[in-house]
Amino acid sequence: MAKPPPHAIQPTRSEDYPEWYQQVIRAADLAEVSPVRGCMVIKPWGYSIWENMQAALDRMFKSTGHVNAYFPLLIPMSYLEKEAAHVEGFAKECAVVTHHRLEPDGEGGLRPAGPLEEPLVVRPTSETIIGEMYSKWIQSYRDLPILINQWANVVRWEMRTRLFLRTTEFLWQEGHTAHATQAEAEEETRKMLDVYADFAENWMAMPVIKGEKTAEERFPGAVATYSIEAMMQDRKALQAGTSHFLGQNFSRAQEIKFQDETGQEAYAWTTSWGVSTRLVGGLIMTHGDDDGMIVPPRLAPQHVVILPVLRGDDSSAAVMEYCHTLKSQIEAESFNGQPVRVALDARDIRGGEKTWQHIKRGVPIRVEIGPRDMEGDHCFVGRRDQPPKQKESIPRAQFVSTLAEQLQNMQQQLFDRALQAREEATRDIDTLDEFRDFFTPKQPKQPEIHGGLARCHFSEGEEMSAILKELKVSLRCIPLESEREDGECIFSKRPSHRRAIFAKAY
RNA sequence: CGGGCUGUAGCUCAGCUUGGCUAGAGCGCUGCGUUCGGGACGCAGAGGUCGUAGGUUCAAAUCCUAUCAGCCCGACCA
Repeated sequence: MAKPPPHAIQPTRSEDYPEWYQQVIRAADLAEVSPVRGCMVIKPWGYSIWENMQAALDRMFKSTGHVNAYFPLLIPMSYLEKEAAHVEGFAKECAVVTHHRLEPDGEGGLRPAGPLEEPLVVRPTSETIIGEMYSKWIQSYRDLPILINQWANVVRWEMRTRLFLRTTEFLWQEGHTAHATQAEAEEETRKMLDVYADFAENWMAMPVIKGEKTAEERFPGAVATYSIEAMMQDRKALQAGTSHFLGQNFSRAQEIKFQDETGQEAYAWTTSWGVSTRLVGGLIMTHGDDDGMIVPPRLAPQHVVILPVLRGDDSSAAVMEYCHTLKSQIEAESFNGQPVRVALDARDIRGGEKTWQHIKRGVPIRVEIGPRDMEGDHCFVGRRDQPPKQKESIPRAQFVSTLAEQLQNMQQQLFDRALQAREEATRDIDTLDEFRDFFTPKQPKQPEIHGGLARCHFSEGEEMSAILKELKVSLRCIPLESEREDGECIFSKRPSHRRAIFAKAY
């Protein structure tokens, strides 16, 4: 008999983190690469997680006064040309539609025919088409604010792709708002950043740092870009959501004008903000372990899976009946304001294999029910944030009545664990030598997990850019909650009044 | 777009240097049996015109040419 591997996922995180990531996606049945270059197929388990994210975010957007709408996938190329910085930023990664018809090529294949007068760009983001519509909708200050969100897919022709983290096509939401005053637009930008942080921490159990991006990392065309930054278990940073204050840049380019209360003509102040399926990647890398994914209860497609232990004798029918009853009892409980989501896995496959499938997918709670448990009216319970073999027999009534508590406890555990990992990998660094050391792997050929979040004094310029490029480190953000502190830039020795977060990043 | 590499079974790959029986393995899949509060084992079986097109040859997965696709390293990035 073959000895089972010590962990469900090979290699482990410490052996080869990038490969581990891919293997988790496969083992948890989240997604796979499609035949289309750079594009992924999101499988039901992965998509359900995304749907749960959507549902939670959508409620948050609506409760902050936003409504959903939908704008076209295809954007006239000339629209992108209107805002100079914006074109510059996105031109290189646009997919372009140039024809509208196919015809036989005479060799059994097809070729494009019917060239378009003006090429259409597949949206990389929708500021331009939405702005165009806003310019028609907005005439008076009474038309403002406009607070619209859209759930959509976008395409960015990236050179290198990784499932969920960077794919050619991805799913996201993009909020686009227009306001009468600068203050109101700035407030909106920050409010949505807060919504993202709230979602990341309280739903994804992923601690984040809210901060502002530097000019270099700013969204093309924005006046200010804010992001939430999370740290993954390999100590690299992941930009998990962005919120942009666009000032009047887009409204000037797109003529989004209105008459204010005094009858004066003014340009609207706009914002945009988004999160994407990248968050699923963040979830994997924040909580996953060497046995696969761990889904935080609040986002789990299933909170509980019931695994009947069937011996193939006459006890089976009774066990199944017991399981069905248990299932409805569990469904009657609520967690996080909704019925507890429970599945009964009665598939005719080996018990061990079945159990491991659910472990790899990250289902928070597994309950095994066999004749013995049934007799004693007990549940044999395993929790995904604990080792696979560590299971506990709990009286059924107690198990059911404490389920919500267990789930909440696990949600909290995951957050605490992630926060602790981040804190352990965060350092104040005040010298360039220490900075280099922090971000240089000891084994250059196959870098071990190293680095983390470095908090340093800085001053933007050539000196800093050169060193960051050399070490493949980037300035993630200037934290909003940081205290003013006098010091000097570790790269240029120029005076500095604030620390920024530096890290290697996805 | 520059540099390196790979296309053989559903997946991971061996075979190619030095052309030669019916193209192989592991995993997965199907069936039967033994097991089973646990990622099991045995036996039997299904599954491939070797990326595509041409060429050389008595003979091509293997050699040559072209072509397509993908991967890795750079510049870009939610």
